[in-house]
Amino acid sequence: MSTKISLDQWQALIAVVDEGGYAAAAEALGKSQSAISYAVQKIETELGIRAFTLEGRRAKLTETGDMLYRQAKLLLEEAGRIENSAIQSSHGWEPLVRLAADALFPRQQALCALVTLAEESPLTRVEFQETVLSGSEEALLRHEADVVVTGRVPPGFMGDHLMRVRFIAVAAPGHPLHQKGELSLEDLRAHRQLVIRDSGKRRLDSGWLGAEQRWTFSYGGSRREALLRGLGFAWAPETEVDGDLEAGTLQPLPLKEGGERYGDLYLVYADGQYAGRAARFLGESLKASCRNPDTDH
Amino acid sequence: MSTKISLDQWQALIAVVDEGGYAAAAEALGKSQSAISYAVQKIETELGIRAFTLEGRRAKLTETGDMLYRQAKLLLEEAGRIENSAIQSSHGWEPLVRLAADALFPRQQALCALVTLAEESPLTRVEFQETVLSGSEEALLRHEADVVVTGRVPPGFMGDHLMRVRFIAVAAPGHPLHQKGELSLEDLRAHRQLVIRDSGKRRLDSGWLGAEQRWTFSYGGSRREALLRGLGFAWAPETEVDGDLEAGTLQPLPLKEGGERYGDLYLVYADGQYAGRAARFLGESLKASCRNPDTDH
DNA sequence: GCAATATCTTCGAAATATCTGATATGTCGA
DNA sequence: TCGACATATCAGATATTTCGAAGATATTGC
Repeated sequence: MSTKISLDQWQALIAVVDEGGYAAAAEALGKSQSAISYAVQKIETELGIRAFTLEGRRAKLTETGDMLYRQAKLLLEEAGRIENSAIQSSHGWEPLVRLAADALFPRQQALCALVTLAEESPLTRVEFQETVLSGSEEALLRHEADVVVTGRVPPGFMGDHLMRVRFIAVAAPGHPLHQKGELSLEDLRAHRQLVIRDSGKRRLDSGWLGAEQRWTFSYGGSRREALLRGLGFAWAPETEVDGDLEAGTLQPLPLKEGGERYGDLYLVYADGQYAGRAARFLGESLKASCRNPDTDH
Repeated sequence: MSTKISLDQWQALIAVVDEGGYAAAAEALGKSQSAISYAVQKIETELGIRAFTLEGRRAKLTETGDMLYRQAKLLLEEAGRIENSAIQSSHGWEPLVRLAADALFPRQQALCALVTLAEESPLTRVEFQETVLSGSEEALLRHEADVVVTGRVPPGFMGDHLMRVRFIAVAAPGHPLHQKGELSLEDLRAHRQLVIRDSGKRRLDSGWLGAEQRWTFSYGGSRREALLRGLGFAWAPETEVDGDLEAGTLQPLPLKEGGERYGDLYLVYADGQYAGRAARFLGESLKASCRNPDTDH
């Protein structure tokens, strides 16, 4: 393994890009300008490439430089994370836990677990990100969360099964599908389906067997609104619509077969066995809340 | 961002663990023993933790130390990779391209593309890894390949659609399923299904709707063998069994409905837009071979 | 077109961090 | 208790990084 370039040198390169120049970078890092110049040159000569070209009196990133910049930035973040996690591991509760939970996971339970954590460790801050489809997976891969509730466990991570979510096909009582008696899956295809848009950067179309027409909604109340107005039908998680089912404002579609679908949710720690104390505690609380979901707060 | 610890210091820690002691680490890194001691102590004081405890006259990793060790090892690898990719980017063709292709992808086409690459850049070495199910995804996430043909594109990566693979349900002519006339999917459940085992570290059961009994095979000829002997049925990619279908040693099951399934394969560059010249060339060759699959070599 | 300004480079000297070699401290086994 | 072994510590040597000032080059304003 080579590692001719030190972290400080990478940091210099990054600062030059972020601050928009050698002088500004020097300021930001609290060093002299020539130190920056020296560090960047060292990278260039060691690797035999040019990271910047002088465009007029301004330094401009080359293609290669841009590549290095992005990768080095990740490298530094990673390095910082390692140091932090080390410090945390010795101090008991970490100061921040980031939870990313798929929107399918009942909010009630997530909040309940967070409350439990707050009682145990009041000084630990919490960031709660609600995600859709691949969003939770992405949070995991980018290390943007410490505890993740996701429908898919990426390879290389350990997932604990949390719960099974039941989806039912629903539509407003006045929707034409409710006039036809027993329905087959074929009947659904002819109608407009309301689906949730992926919150990941990369938009994956959710895999539900394709209706001809589909409208997509970002997560939030908007899809429910559209359902209530009879704009289409949807496969919705049971917990999301049980209020409306009781109230009668939505009704399950009378499907002959395949009237239910299931999805599974898993609990994953981003740091695996090295998850911090608070992360672990939160994870256990989530699992507990799934074992006996009655004990609401 | 902190980064109080330099890469060299992490390297010292790693060497101590790998070589089994400060003295051995010093030897391995070509430095004096006190330099190692100094570096490790610096880590410990900067982070306020203990990485090693003296157990008798031997240094032993603490829990925290173990965590640091593993993470630091990844960090160093990452750093090395960045430097290499930089060097490569300036030298035209990179010396090595690693291709990970799902076994569903026709070998013919992969080899054909590799041959094209070899003609263009004879000095570029190739590593070809055949993967199953999540294996290709894992190769991507762990950065164990530069060009990947996978059935699933992890969030955050850009995938180019390469081809659609048709699966058909097949069994040997003598298999009981062939005696029953038209079959429903229900009929299949009662019979033994032969599936391919995931090559990823984490074993995911492939998602095919569950038969009651399933036997799993690692990739290779073994499943075909079992099929030929009438040990069960399988969903097999068309290209894998067309020889046997022509020869009559396997026959498609006469399913009333759902007699075909489809999977899609995507081309992904691990380094996105910064893929090297050879990686890009290989990717383009793969795409070309999918556009006109006739021009075999 | 010319001076003033902004920006990066270069260079020798100074500051700092790291390394070496010798020695100290502590453990294990006989 | 002694000798072999393993890490810790210390003082001086070495290497690297940094600084400040002067130099080079392009932009700006007049």
